[in-house]
Amino acid sequence: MAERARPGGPLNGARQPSLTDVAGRAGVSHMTVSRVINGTGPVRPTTRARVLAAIEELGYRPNSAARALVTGRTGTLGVLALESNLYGPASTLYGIENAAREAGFAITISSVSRPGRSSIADAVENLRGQAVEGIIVIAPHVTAGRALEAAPADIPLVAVGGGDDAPVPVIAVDQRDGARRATEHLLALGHRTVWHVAGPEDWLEALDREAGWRETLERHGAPVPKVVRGDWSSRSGYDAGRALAREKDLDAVFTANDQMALGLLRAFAEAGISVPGDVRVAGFDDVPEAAFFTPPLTTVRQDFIELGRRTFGLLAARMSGGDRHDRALVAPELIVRESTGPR
Amino acid sequence: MAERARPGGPLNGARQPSLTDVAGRAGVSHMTVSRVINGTGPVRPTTRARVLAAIEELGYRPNSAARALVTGRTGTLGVLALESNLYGPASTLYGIENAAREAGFAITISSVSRPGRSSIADAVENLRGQAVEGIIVIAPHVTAGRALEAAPADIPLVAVGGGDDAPVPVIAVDQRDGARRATEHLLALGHRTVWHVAGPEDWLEALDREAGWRETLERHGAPVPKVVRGDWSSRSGYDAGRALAREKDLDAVFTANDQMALGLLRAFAEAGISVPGDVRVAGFDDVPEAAFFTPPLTTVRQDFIELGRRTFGLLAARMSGGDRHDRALVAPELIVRESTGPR
DNA sequence: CTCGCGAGTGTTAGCGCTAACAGAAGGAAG
DNA sequence: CTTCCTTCTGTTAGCGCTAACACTCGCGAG
Repeated sequence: MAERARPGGPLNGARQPSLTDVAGRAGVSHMTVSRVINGTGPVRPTTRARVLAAIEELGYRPNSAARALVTGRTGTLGVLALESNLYGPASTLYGIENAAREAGFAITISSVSRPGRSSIADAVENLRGQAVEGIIVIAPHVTAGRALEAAPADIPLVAVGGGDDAPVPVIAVDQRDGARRATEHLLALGHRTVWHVAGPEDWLEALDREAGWRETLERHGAPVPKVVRGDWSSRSGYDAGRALAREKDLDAVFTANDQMALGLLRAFAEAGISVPGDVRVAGFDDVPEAAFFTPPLTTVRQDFIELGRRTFGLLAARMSGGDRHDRALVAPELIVRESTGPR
Repeated sequence: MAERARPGGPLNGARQPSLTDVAGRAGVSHMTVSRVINGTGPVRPTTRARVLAAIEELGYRPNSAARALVTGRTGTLGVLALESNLYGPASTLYGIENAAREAGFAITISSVSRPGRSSIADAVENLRGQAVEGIIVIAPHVTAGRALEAAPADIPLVAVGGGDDAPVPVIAVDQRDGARRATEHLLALGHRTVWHVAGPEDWLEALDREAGWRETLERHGAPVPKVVRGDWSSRSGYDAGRALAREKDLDAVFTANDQMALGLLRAFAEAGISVPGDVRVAGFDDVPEAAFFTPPLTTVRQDFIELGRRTFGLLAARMSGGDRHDRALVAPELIVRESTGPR
C-alpha cells in the first residue's frame, strides 16, 4: 500500500492529520469529531473532551478546501483595491480587513494599477476565480463606476466611494458635504469668494468635492472662479499654486486634498504669499501630517475606519440575502487650523 | 431525485456548472475536459475546440476548492501586514501583491494593529487556517523578529525588513547604508557633527538607521550627540524640533523618516530657525510629498516595489524547496534637495 | 411492559476535481 | 499479418469534509 506523495504538502513531508486520524485517536467516528469542531449536534461532554485532546495532540487543523468543497462557502471576501499610496484608499482597506476578520472572513486583495473598464473586469474575474463570496471595490473613479455596470450579477458586490449613479450599492464619505463645510468656513471668514484646486476629472471624489464647492458659492451668491485642476499629487498642487499666485484678488483657496495643499503652500511660500496672512487655504482628508504643514492646514477629516466597517456591513447584508441597493453616506468633519486662522 | 440546495451557492440559485456538465455538453468524459483546462496530456485539436466551446457556453469556472482538495495546493500566499499607513509598509504590500499575481498566486492579508508576540502568532495561525502556501511578514519590529522564533517550521515564511538576527530569511533595504549616505552628505557640507532624531526603539529600521548614523560619525571622528527619539509621527518630529531648537551649536539634523522631518521643519520655522540657512536637515523614505516640504527635503529613497518583488522571489524559492536562509539587502539612494542646499 | 422520544453516535453518499491506470485506435516496424 | 508502440480518451478511486439519515441506548409516559 504505497503512500501517495502529497504534491503541495507541508515541508517536512508528513501528511496533515485529517478528521479520520483524530477520530481514530479519540476512539470515535469522524462525524463526532466534526460535530465537536463545528458545534453541530449533541456530543457527550466526556467524548468532547477526548476529541479535543486528540485534536490538540495531533495538531489537527481543519482542511479549508474540503470544507469549502462540501459547504460551497469559502469564507473569503475579495477586495479590489487601487494600487496607490493615497491616504484614503489605504486606510479604507484596513477598516474593511478589520471588520471582515472580526466576522470570521478572510480578505484577499487584487490590486489594479490603472483603473479602466478592462482592468477592473480582469480583477473581478481574478477574484471570482478564487471563489470569493463577495467583492468590495475600492476604486472611486468614474471609469470604475462604468466598469461595474458589467459586474457579474451572481455574486454580491459593493463599492466604496462610488458615485450616486453607480450600478451597485455604495458606501461613501459625503464629499459634497465636506466641500460645503470647507467652503462655507472660508466664506464665513469674510472672503468674497473661494478658489478651488480640484482633483483629476476621472475621480468621483474630485467631481463631488468640486460640485460641493460650486454649489456653496452659488448658494451664497459668490462668483465662481475658474477651477484649477490637479492630479492629487503635491507636484500638481505646486503647479496650481504657481498659477494662482498670479491672480490679483486671490483671497482663499480650497484644495481637493491635503497633498495638493502642501504643494500649493510651497508655491505660495516661494512667491512670497503669506498663509493665512495674504491667502487662506483649506484642504481635504486630514492626513496625519496636515497639522505640521507650514502653516498647519485646515482640512476635512474622513473616518475611513468607519467607512470600512460600514462597507463590510453592507456587503454582509447583501450576502445574506438583503437586496438593498442603496447608497449610504458617512459624514466628514471640518478641522480648523492656522491656514485659515486669524491674520 | 431531489436537487440538493447549495448553501453558499450563487445568488440566482443555479448550480455552477461542473466539469461533468461541460463534459456532457461536449460529448467527452470529464477527464478530457480537465486535460484541456490544465494542458495535461494530449487532446485532439477538434476535441479541444468542442470542449472550449462548451466551457464558453456554460460559463464554466474551475472550482478552486475541489482543485485545492485534491492537489493540496491553494495557490494562495499570506501577507502579515502591520496595520499602518506608513509609506513603506503600504508600498511594500503592493510590490508583493504585484509580483505574486504575476506568478499566479493570490494574496490574502492579515493585519496586526500592534505588533507583539501573541498578536503575530495569532495572525500566522489565522493565515494557516486559510491554507496559505507561504507567508510573508511585513513587521519590521524587534518584537516581530522575536515572535517569529516560534514560527511554524512546516510552512515557508520570509520576512521583509527584519533584523540581521531574524530567525527567518529576510529581505530588507540597507538601512545602515542609507543612514550612512545621509550622514556623510551632511558631514561633507562641513558640519562638525550631525544630530539624529531616531524612530521608536522597537522598530528595527529605527535601530539600523541610528546605528548607521552613529558608525558614520565615529568613523569620521565626529562627536556623537545625544539621540532624540520619536515615534515616526510628525507630532514627535515637532516635539524633537522644539527640543533641538534649544541646542547651541545645532548645525545639521538627520531624522529617521520624512514625517518626523516635516514636524521638525515646522518646529524650526516657529522657532525662527532657517533651513538650510541655520540648520541643514535630511530625512529618510522619500515620501512623494518630501519634494514639497518647506524647504524641499533631502532624503533617502527606498525602492519598495523592488523590495516587494525580491521578497516574493525569496518566498517562491523557499516554497520550491530552496533551503536558503539568508538575508538580502536592497540599496537605497540619496536624494538631495534644498534642505541641505547652499546657504 | 410496551411504546415513544430525545440524546448521542455511526454509516453512507457525494461535493468537484486530479492521479493513475486501462483501454481503443491507428500507424510503423518486423 | 502480427506486434509494438504512440496518441488519444475513458474509468475508477479518493482527497477531507459535511448532510442526511439510521441506529442504539435509557428513561418516562401510557
